[in-house]
Amino acid sequence: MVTPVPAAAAAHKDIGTIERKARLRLWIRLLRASRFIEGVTRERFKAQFNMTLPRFDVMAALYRKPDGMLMSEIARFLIVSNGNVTGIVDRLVSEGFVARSQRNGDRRTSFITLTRRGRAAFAAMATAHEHWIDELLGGVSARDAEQLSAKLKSFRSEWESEA
Amino acid sequence: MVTPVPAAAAAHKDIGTIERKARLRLWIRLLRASRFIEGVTRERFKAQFNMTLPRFDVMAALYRKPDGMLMSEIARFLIVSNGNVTGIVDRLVSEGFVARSQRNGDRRTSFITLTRRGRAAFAAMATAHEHWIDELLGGVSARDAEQLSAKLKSFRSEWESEA
DNA sequence: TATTGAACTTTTAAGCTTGAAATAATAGGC
DNA sequence: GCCTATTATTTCAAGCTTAAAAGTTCAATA
Repeated sequence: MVTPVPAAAAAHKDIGTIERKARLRLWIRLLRASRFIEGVTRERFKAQFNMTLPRFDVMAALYRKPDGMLMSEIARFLIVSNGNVTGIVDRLVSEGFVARSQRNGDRRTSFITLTRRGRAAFAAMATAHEHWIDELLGGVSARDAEQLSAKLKSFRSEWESEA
Repeated sequence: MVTPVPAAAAAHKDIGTIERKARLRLWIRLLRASRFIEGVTRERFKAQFNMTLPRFDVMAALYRKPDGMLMSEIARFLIVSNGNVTGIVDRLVSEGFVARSQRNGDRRTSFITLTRRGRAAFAAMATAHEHWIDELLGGVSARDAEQLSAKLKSFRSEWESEA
C-alpha cells in the first residue's frame, strides 16, 4: 500500500518538467518585453524621424562597415531572409540613405554603403535610439545588463556554430 | 597645460554613458536571440503543424480563457493592434480552430473561443513548442530563468502601469 | 570553350503588421 | 425619444516578412 506524503506533492513533476516550464516562462516574458520595446521605438522613429525599424536596422548594420556589405551579409547579420533585404534597401536607396556600388569582378553582387547623408541621418537617430532604450530598460542595472548580455552572447554563438 | 593620464582614459566617458551602452548592448542581444528563436520555431510550426506563430499565439491566449475573449482583449494581451487580430482570427475561424459567439446585450462585440478541435490541436502544439524552447534555451539554468523572468515581469508591470 | 553546378540576388505569392479611417452599436445627457 | 460622445470592431493602404522559384553571373572542369 502506498503511503501518501503530502509534503512531496511537488515531486509529482520531475526536474525536467520544472526546468522546461521555467524556460518557457522566460521565453514568453522575453517576447513580451521585446514587443513592447519595439512598439515604443517604432512609434518614436516614425514620429520623430519618419523612419521604420527595419530601415534603421539596415542602416545600423551598414554604419559599422564603411566599405560596404553584400546583400546576403546584411541578411545574415540581421537574421532575416535575403528577399526581405532587397525591398528595404530599395527604399533606402530611393530615400538617398544608401547606395549600391558596382563591384569589379563580380556582376552578381554589389556593395551596399551608407551615403554621406545616410551616415549623418543614422548618427542622429542612433543617439536618440540609445536614449530610448536606456529609458525603457532603466530598471536593469548596468551590471545586470552586462551579465545578461554575456549570457545571451554565449547562447547565440553555441547555436550559430551548430547551424 | 593638461597632463595626460593614460590609465584614466576610460574616465572620459561618464557613468551614464557606460550604463547606456550596456543597456543598448543588452537590447541588441535580446533582439537577436528573439529573432533566432522565432525563426526556428516558425519553421517547425510550419513543417510539423502547418501553423504560423501569430495563429499559435492567439490560440495560446484563448486556451487560458475557456469563457472566451473579446477581440480587443486578445490584441492587448498579445501587444498587437486590433486590426491585426481581425485577420488572424478570420483565418483561425476558417480553419475551424476558433469560433465567434454572439454576446447578448452588446452587438458590437463577440466572445472568441477555441473550438473543441482548436483545444485539441493547441494542446499538441503547445507540448512540442515547450520542448523546442527548452532545447533552444538549454544554456539557461532553471534558476537563471526564474530570476530573469522575475526581472522582466517587474519591468513590464512598471511600464504598463504608466501607460 | 561548352557545360554544369554553385553563388548571389530578385521576384512572387501569401500572410503579418501597423495606423488611420470608416462602421456600427452603446451609453449618457438633454 | 434624440443627440453626442464613447466603445469596439473592421477595413484599408503601405510596408514588412518568409519560403520558394526564377534569374543572373561566376567558377571549375572536361
